Amino acid sequence: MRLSDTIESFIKAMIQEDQPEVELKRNELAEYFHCAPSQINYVLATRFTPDHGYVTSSQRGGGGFIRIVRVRQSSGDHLNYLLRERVGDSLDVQTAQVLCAQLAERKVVSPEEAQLMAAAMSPQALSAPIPEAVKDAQRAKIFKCMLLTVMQQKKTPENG
Amino acid sequence: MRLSDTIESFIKAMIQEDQPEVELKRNELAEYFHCAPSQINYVLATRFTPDHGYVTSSQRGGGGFIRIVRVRQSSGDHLNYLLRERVGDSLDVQTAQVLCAQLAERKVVSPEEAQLMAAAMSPQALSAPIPEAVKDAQRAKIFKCMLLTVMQQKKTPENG
DNA sequence: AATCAAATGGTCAAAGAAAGACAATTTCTT
DNA sequence: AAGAAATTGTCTTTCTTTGACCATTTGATT
Repeated sequence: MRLSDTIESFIKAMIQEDQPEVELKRNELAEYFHCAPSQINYVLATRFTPDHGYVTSSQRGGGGFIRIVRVRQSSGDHLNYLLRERVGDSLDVQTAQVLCAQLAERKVVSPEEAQLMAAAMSPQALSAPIPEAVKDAQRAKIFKCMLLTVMQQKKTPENG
Repeated sequence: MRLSDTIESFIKAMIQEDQPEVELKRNELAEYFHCAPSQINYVLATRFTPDHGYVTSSQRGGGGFIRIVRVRQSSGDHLNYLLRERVGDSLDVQTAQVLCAQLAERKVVSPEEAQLMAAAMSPQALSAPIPEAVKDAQRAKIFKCMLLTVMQQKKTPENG
């Protein structure tokens, strides 16, 4: 397992135990894991973004810190956020995967559904002749259609 | 510790135990370490080169393998090789460091001497105004002078 | 207050590591 | 002899890690 993964797990473990919020010292953490302080920033930037369900903030200077908060939202709110704000007219593969995983993580959809969604936007699904920019636009459309469907399913469970 | 380091240790352990020679299956090793097969090539390319005291060979196709042999040489032969063949008119920092480490590893010089030599060719020793190409040329000259000195010391131990 | 040093975290670019796609060989079947 | 299967090799791209340098905040000294 890579160091970044280890640090990620470590931070997530901290969050699970207590509140959905932790504060940490960048230098301390870096020293603990015998790595460069900027490594911590890297982990935050790649695994604790809003897309991953976290918001971070920090303070420099003496007594400085980094705060990580896990964001909670109702399924509906989350879907709305994605549809109205997050997904625009373009969506790259990586982000699409993260967003799908997040939908499952937040139990907005089942793991199977999340995988289906990811598959629909995979490189294979949008292959060959179209240029990259067009693919991203296409992906955004597909995702929004699926999000809309999920929203409707929530309103209309099979039992009527 | 990084995967590459782990694989390096693993291979070296194999060599230590038995003969100064091992044969391995690239795919098996890769599977064992849960990595891409090309990762094995990377480890070989960065840690099992002649500069590191190893020679590798391989065979493709069914029953293919990768063979790694640790090279043994007398101090004199090694010095001669470096002086006459290995070091040409140019030597970059990284290679210089590897070569010095190897001299200590093979007990041609003491660890302290190896460090001295490395220091003489360090980025700090050859700093600022000269362009990179010139530095490398300079480094080659310095190294060869030191190698020559080591050779003479071997011939003329302090006891006369 | 004003200044300056110390303590933090942030950014960016370069080096190192890992994965993946595709090519080259070699052996084995038929 | 031909083609499939089994291996390793190369090259490109992406992900990690480090390091040098910057920005901000606190606190001590004047």
